Amino acid sequence: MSGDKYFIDIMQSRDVKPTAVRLLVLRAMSRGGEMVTMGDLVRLLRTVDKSSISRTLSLFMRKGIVHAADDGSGALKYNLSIGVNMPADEGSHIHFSCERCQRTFCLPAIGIPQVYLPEGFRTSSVNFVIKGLCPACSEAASRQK
Amino acid sequence: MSGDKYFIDIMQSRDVKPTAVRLLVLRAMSRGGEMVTMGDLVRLLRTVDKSSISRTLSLFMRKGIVHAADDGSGALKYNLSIGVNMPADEGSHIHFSCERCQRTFCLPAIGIPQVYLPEGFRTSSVNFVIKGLCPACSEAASRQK
DNA sequence: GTTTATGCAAATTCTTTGCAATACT
DNA sequence: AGTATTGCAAAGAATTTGCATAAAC
Repeated sequence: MSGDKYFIDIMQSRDVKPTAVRLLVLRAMSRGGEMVTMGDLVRLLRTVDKSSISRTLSLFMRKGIVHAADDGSGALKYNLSIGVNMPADEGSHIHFSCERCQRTFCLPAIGIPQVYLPEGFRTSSVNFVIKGLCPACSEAASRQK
Repeated sequence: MSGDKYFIDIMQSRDVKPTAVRLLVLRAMSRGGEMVTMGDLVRLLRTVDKSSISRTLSLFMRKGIVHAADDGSGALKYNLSIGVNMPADEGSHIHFSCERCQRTFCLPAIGIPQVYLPEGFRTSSVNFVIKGLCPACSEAASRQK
């Protein structure tokens, strides 16, 4: 469910040529619900130039292979839109950003509640990020007090 | 309800000294629901240096006088947290970002729906931005077709 | 007269782009 | 060969910081 073959299939099914760099990026992004910045990927993939990573992420975004969430940290955070951690429908979901450990997670189990906008507004996408303490940090913080 | 005296009162009630620059920033931000970037403020206030604007916004954020929303444009967008356009409770609200005219609005009438996070998560704040077409652009787009 | 705020210039951070070199088909 | 991909270096955009001057109390 997360081998190279799986990633290659994903790319091919979306008209993306499965190059070595692209496979490395997909592998590096397979960290469950935890999102990564472009900077993280540059650090994780020391053999790959940041411009290639930038272009790869941009391509993956266009093709719906990854999505991004802005958690206010200054760097966009990315995650796979498909695979183990994402429901098949790829529906939009909430992101949670921990203010203590700075990690941001996809919470795919929680859909984005329907919102009724005033007359005339048309929705195309939604960015919903909740900030606070993740379970581990919440635990650690209460122990510390 | 939006004169200088009003702004001075707001600052004083939050332990912020009402300087000339700060008053200029508050005045420039009084544009209803429409949010502004730091760059907008630099353009609007040609006599004030961007570093002063940056420090003023940072202070206003700490004191709860303004809030920011990240609409993915690359620049944070700010608006007053109090006053004509904000309900008295300053509750968090939804932001709407128009992909055509690039404007971002506060929609204070629409509260953020309650979300039930998995066990262990603790919420401290929420960033909810909906992207799409605002009424004017939605109108214009359908006319154009 | 000491503290606080401001302006200027430079630095920082994150991301993108031009272009030449390389790899693929 | 011709197209697409990658790396390198440089540019770009948004914001912040150090430090000296100027204003406020």
